[in-house]
Amino acid sequence: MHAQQMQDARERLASGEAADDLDVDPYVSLHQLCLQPPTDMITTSTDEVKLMGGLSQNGRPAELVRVKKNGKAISLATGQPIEDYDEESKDGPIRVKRSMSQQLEDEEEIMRSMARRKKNATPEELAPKKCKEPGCNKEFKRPCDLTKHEKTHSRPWKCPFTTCKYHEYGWPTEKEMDRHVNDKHSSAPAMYECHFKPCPYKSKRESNCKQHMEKAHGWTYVRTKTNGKKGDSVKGSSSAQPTPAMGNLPTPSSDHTNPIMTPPEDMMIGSHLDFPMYPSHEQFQADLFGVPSLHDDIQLEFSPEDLTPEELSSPLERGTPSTDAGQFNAFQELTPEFTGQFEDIYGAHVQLPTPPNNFFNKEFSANFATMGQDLCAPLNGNQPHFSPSGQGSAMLYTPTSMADLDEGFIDEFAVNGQIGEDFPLFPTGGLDKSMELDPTVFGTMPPSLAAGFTQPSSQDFMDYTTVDWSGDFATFPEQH
DNA sequence: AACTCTGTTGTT
DNA sequence: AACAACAGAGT
Repeated sequence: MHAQQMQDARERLASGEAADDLDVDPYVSLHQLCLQPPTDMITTSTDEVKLMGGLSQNGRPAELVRVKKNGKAISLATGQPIEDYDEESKDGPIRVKRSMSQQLEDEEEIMRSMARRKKNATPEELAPKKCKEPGCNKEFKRPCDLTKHEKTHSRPWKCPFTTCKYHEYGWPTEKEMDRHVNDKHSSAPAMYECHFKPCPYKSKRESNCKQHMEKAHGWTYVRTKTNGKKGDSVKGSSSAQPTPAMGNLPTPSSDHTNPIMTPPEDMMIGSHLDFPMYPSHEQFQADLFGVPSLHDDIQLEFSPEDLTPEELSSPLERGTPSTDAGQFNAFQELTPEFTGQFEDIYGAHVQLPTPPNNFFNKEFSANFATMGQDLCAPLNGNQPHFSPSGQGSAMLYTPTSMADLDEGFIDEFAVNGQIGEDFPLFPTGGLDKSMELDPTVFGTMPPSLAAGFTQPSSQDFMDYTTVDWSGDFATFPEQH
């Protein structure tokens, strides 16, 4: 190696540059640097050569230093004395760690710095976040509250029923849209009954039912959260009964066999819930494949609208290629239920929040509309887009878990002796093409999404091609 | 920052 | 009075 090359290598090493692009073997060069230094760097036999510093240690690139007997260190790269070479660095060839006191000091300084930053937050940072919507001057302390508020302007969640005013107007949140669909478009809306028999009051909204019981019956309920502005634990007369934790109850049933789901009386005194939480395996199969109904709690989402008015012209016409993502998402939305139920099959001990209902009941049309919306997931610049909550719930099927499936179950999905055909969640007949299965759905799954899946994929899981879906759509309700 | 629950207030 | 909308605040 030429002396100039050696010098270059030393300089580059000393400057912290990666050695792998050196035209010399970095190991050899370092070795040579130490063992065969140029004459101007020759150390005495009593000197030590050490690697010192590093970005994480002293903020500078690590460098080789020659430590003389007198305790002074000289940089091999620059030949200059190292001012901050101290006794501590002598403890080993590489200074791995700072003293605890040093670290504590640093951490304290960081905390002080953070505190200062907080304390010295710019007025802009501290200022309430103002809504930019023309004519709206609302302000919010938290950015996320502003974000939420802004949804009340954009109202991205559109009712799937084209004749519904909320098809155009939309809803700020998915929850509100779901509630609306339950209120206005469900053939068997979930209902909440007044607990004070024989009061006939019942409401589609839990909050209103609560409000009713409070106002009409002087009822007090124990909040599940303490975010009320007034003292929550004590409210109203002391004789008032505590409220069952309705929020923790299963979703009110829309099952036609039990359209009214009211917590049993014992819940009034806060007893634990003893709803059947698990469907039996047999029941699940029956529900899924035999008895027509859709699990009520399958929250198949509509999607926030980033669509053109044309795309919004019909809830079932939001197809376009965006259905790729949407379809996948629709499956995702199904998966918590399926996976949850199959957890039972697998023997996992995961409680389901709600007993399953039938799969294809009359309500299915409304639910299906949701699915359709979901199918036609919103577009962001024509890019496939997944609805907000869908993203976090990618299911994980594993070959192992698939293998564990009951044979009879598999048989249910075998079509023409085949398992593993595409999985058309939605009918193709009588529907616009948005409902059609796009073969690219899974094949071109974005890596970020595919990452959450293992094979066999969902389409291997079921095949609904034998199901006649069109009937439900033929009678798609148009209530409002 | 999203989700959730709740209280308040506007509307029907 | 009941319903609906949405903001505040905790998780």
